[in-house]
Amino acid sequence: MVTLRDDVRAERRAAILEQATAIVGERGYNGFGIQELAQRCGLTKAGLLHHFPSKEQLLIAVLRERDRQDEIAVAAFPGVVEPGDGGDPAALTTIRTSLRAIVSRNATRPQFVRLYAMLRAEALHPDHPAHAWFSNREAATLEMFTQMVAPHVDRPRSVARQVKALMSGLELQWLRDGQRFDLVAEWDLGIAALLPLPSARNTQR
Amino acid sequence: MVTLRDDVRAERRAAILEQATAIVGERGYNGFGIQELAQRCGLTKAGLLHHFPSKEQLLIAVLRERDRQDEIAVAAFPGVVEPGDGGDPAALTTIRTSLRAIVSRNATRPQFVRLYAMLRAEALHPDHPAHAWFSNREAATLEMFTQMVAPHVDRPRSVARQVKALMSGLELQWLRDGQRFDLVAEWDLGIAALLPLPSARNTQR
Amino acid sequence: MVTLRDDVRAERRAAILEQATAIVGERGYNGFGIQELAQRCGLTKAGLLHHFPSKEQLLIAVLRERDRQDEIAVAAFPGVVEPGDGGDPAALTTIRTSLRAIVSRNATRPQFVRLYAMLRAEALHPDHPAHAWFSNREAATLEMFTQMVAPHVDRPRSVARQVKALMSGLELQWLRDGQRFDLVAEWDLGIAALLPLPSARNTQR
Amino acid sequence: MVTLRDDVRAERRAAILEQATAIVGERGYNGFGIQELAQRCGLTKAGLLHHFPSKEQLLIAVLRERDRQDEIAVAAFPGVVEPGDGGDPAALTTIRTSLRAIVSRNATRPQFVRLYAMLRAEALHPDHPAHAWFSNREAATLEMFTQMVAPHVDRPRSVARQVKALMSGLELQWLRDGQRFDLVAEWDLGIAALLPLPSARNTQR
DNA sequence: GATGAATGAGGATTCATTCAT
DNA sequence: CATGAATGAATCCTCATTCAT
Repeated sequence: MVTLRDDVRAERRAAILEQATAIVGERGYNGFGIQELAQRCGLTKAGLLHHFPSKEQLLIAVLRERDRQDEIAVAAFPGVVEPGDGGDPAALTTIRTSLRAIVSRNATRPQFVRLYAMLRAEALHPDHPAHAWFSNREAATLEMFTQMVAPHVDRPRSVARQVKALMSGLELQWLRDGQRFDLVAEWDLGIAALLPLPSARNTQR
Repeated sequence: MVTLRDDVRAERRAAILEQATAIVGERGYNGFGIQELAQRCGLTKAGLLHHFPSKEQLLIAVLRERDRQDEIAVAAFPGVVEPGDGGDPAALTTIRTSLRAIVSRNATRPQFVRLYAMLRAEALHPDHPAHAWFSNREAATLEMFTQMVAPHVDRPRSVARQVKALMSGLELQWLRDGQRFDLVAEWDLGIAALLPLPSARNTQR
Repeated sequence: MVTLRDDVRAERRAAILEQATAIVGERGYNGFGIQELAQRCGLTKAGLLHHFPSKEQLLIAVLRERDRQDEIAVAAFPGVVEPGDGGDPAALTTIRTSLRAIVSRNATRPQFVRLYAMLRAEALHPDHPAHAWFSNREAATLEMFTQMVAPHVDRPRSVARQVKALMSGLELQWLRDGQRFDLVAEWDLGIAALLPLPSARNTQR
Repeated sequence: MVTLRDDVRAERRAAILEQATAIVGERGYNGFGIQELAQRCGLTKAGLLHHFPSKEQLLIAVLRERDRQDEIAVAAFPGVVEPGDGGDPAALTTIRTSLRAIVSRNATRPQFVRLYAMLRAEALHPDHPAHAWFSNREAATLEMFTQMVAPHVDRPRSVARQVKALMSGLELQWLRDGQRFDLVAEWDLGIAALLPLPSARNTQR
């Protein structure tokens, strides 16, 4: 049973997480202060900490919320991102569709892209509270990409690395450019080079 | 005239900058503290600030030092990185050699790669003291790459973006993996896809 | 009329007071937090404050409960602790029996002994919420002991002080030793020296 | 070499420790705040923490200073407090002189007596930062007293306990009474009962 | 009878920086 | 060249308490 009170609570928590996402995306976990967040949410510091008992747990909640939303998105895009799971290996075009879906979705959520870009760097350090989360996540992504491209290329892990590098690298440039270029269009060009369709191999230039 | 005292002074400054590079690379500018730096250098905070009058100017000095060392490196690799500056356009193999030189050099300097990776994300924010520096630098790199590849591809700016993305993306993965894969080897594979040699175009895969 | 609801309420209050006794005994009034108490009682802070409206009143309630239980105990030990109230002065053996009863009872209630030991020190300060209570109580005890021993010794107030000192001092050592020595046995030895029976005066050694 | 600077530093530190002794004696370690201490010393919080880097280390410094001063005092009272160390066992009168010296000294230092009284109770808890210090100290005192009285009584450890109890218990009452009774006089009476001189055994009362 | 939300005050500690020496 | 002293502002977090539900 979900009462009205629960809704209010959930909304407030969601608002906090949204602002936290923005701030961490802008200043990083270290540069982010609970004071500023509270102000942006129209709360006092203590009021904020009533909902999330510490800065660190707040970050974790932000990441969990990201996980949750990603799962929803994946579920809404059925069969597409999952690698060949027993059935026929996905065709290259299907794979490209899946990757394109990820990039397209990211292109509409710059604040999340910024969060990832920031934490991907910050969380390299083992002491960072998001270190484990990012290690796992990056490894899982690499593994997923690897299995996706495995039927189609010689060195799938390397190609997966290239795909990941292209994606994160383009996103970073897109953020720096103030999102002034078409991220998806650039992605399409890049992925065409990294994962050429068989029929296209002779005509690329 | 450079006196002996100046040498000592320069050495101490160099030592400070080196440690600062390491710390900023690990924790970012925001997570980096003057106290910790002083400790690592065997100095007090005040002693440190005697050499660099503020945290911000210290970061700027770090970046300037990077510029200086990069110039030295480029100068020691004559004619290679510079794009076709009036003479014949560089051949694709020459371009690949230049890019490979950059990556190879980076592979021997993980602390600098880390510094860049961190600041590239952190300095996205306009308030960051390295924002302007990184904006300029990234723009310059993009421009350089664009001109390098211009004679050989259709959409040189896009290809330049891909090249940049691949480079920074692979470096990031390399750092996260604890430098356990061969960065240069992976680069070679990736760049072969993004900038295929004419003779290789039909035989890729 | 006492309703069932009242019983439940009383039980809950009793449980709270018990836990409060334990915490104050461990950390003192200053070190004791309403949060921790609430947790130990399976309540929220607000829930707790519903029963006792403030931290200070809670302490007072703890002390009042102590008073109440002490009265019950004294009442159950009829005529013993009370000093000569008009009738014949109590014999020394009777006095010793009374004091021994106090110590024996304490020996079974280390948490109360701990509470007293802590507050006896903390409440020395005039600002402490238990200051008045302890001042009264210690004065009353001293007076009671004084009257008890008056018929038997030269300087009854001094002997009363010695008796009190011995009692609280042994209790403190007993707590520090993790209650590993026999408090009552040690008491018996000490009181025999401070309040020797006439027949024993020549044989002590 | 002791420079003038060192003297200033030492004086400031001593002043801080003195005030800290007073505050901890009044409010206990838990009730004592670094803010209040700083104010009493005419410093800001940060200024204070420049000399003692944390509240806990400050307490430890207070205790160490106590140790140091006690050692000085003992050294200035040669041969008196030490138990019979190889030579003839100390006569009872000598022992009484030693104990009396301790009490006399304490009678002139109520702030230290208060500190001990407070911490003796507070530090019962294993988590208290002075727990170990007090455990050691109390055990050492008990041991010392035990050896002192051993040649003269049947159950030296028990008598030592009584002596300790009398001392701390009288001090506590003395503090509560606002030091309005003569601590040493009361001590003399009490110790005469606990450690009667042979010639006095028959004449006590 | 009990809760969750929220707060203002204060907790200790870290921060970058200044200044006299 | 380097230090120790000191500071004001900020850090995250805990405190006891209030209030609407």
